[in-house]
Amino acid sequence: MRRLTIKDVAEIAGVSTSTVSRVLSDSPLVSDDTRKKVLKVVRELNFSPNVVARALKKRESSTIGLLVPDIVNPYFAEIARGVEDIAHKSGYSVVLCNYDADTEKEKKYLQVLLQRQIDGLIYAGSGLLAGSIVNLLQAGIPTVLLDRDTSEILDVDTVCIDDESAAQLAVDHLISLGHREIAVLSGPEYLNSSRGRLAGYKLSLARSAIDFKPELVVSGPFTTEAGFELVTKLVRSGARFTAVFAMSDMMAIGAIKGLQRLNLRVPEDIAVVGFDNIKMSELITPELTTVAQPMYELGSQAFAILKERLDARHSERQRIVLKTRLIVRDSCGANLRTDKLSLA
Amino acid sequence: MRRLTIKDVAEIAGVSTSTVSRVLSDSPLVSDDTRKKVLKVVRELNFSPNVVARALKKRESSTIGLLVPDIVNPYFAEIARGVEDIAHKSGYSVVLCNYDADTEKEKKYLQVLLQRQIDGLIYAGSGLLAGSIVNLLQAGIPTVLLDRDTSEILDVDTVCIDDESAAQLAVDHLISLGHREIAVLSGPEYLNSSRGRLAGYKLSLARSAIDFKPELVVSGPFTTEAGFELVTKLVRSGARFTAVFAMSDMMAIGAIKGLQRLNLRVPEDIAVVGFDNIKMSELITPELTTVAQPMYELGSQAFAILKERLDARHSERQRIVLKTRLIVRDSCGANLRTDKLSLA
DNA sequence: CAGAGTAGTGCAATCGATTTCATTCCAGTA
DNA sequence: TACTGGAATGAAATCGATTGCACTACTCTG
Repeated sequence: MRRLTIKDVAEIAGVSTSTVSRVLSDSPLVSDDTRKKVLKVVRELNFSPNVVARALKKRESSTIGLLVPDIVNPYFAEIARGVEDIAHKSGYSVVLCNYDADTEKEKKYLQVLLQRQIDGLIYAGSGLLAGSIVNLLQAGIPTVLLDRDTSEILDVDTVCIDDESAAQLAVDHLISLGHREIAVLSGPEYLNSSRGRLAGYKLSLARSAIDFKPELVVSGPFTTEAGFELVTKLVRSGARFTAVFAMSDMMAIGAIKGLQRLNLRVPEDIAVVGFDNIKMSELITPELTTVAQPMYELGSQAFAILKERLDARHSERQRIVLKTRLIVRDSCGANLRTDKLSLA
Repeated sequence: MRRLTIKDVAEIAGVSTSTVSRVLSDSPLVSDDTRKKVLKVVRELNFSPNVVARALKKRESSTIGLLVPDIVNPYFAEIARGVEDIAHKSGYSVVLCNYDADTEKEKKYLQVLLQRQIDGLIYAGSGLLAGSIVNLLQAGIPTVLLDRDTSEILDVDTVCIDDESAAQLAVDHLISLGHREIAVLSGPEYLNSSRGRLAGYKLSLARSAIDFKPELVVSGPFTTEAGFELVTKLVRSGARFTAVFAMSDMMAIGAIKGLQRLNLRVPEDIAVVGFDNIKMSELITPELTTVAQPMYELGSQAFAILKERLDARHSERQRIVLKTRLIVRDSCGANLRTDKLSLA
């Protein structure tokens, strides 16, 4: 039950292992006759070469690491799918790592990935990274960040969205529906994306000459629980607002739950916009109006530019910004209005 | 920028590579003095050994393959998380494969995994497998199936739930609430789990002396779209029923959408039970009553028994059946009733 | 004190591929 | 005819670890 090696193939085909290796890697340095002869044996034996041995010799493992906070989070699941699909098509395997936004875990995973001689890394963002990632870059492992990288020191490829203008899509929509008191459920403050989205929010307000009220901005993790609690606290605090801009769909969904629990109707009493457009957003009631992020493309693009790096086709730093768009559904009442209008 | 090898460590520490290797693998065949000396150098150089070389020599890659239909499906995402967590703790890396229940893709992935010399495989189930999996088993790769395996020919470890009794949990609940016309939204008919759950349904009916009506059973994929369409068709067909047993939460959620679209209230007009207890189930309105599957444990147990295989601690086939339980929320009206009672 | 046993160490072969370099063979050219 | 150059092939070194075997230097025993 020993696994076959190119040596076995070589013997049967009556050639050397060098030749078999050349055939298997499509080298032009083989005559057609020999090539056919070898391929015949390969097929008959159903032989497939040992990738580990190849990796050792070539110092390329055709493996990449994918670090995500948590694959259970549908946002990262879609990204992962995008990465894996394209990676597989290009002959790469992806090692999945859930680091839970935990610096210790992150360090441990990075170490393991290094030992495994991964060719590259895709890092989906807790935004905490700086520390450990730097080691990787020093070790010369091509890395792509799925997040805007603000530090100009860190010379790394990135794929991201334009958080600022994406947020404006959401806020402008609310404003166009007549809202002027718009609460914000922000993600963690240390995240670039939270900051960018908040900046977009302020910009939209300013353009419509609405005062920015800091007391309407609260922040927490991108979870339903946080959405629920933040909105509840906000209402109980007596803050006045007619709409909520949540920086993730999970938060928005939690917020809607919270509002309903307080006997406030969405969208009649309070409008809610989300962010991400995860599948769940169109399954809840009311269906969520949200800013769609192209998660799958975020992942597939990340792999694509990583691949370019690996093939040494690009040496300058690349930064790709993908488009977002507003998906109007029911949670802001936009459709209600048009209904009314069409009745009038 | 060359990566360090044990040879470098050996030279600096003034010992042979054998000794360094022994120290790194905790062999007792090294004196305390030497061990300390070597470890000091290892630490100073921040050296970590090349896992690829080790894999080649030891013929163990400390890597496992994880085949799931689609990581975006929250059911499989949780399983994957369970697998990865425990695998990582045991020093294994997991290669993620999304095969989309597509036999061709499956074959391709299996081939790649074999080439990569994976130590084991966890196969989460489309139920179609038989074909390609057999090759793996023949190749001697330890495999764990996340599904009941009915074929007694296939001698493979499995982790699963008891679909039959799990379904009874759901159906009995509906019956106890007075329902006697219970429609079934079944998963694909070729799946063991669909069959098992249907058997449970029939058993529950029989025990309450309710006639089984085949026209109340419809089937399709485990998706919201299918749930939506199947229930819509069922209602339009004029079938009479007061409750729906959906074999997955996604279907149940789709069904609720469909019923609401038809102006039927859930649970007042029609009760709905789901299956799985994915996170989303408590986020929709009404909150879904469902049979909880321990997805994370399914995954972690799968790795656990795979590990036992790898350590050669178990040679007999293992089959683990995990417990399910009913989670009563709002979609069946059970809470409505108690509310009324407490008012009376 | 001789001989046996054992702990600690190193040499060298090995895992299964890739690749450099040398070699052979033959066509083309002067 | 002799020589050059290119195409096709193989021998052998190599990637970075592990490990069987040989060897040394002790300790222990009778």
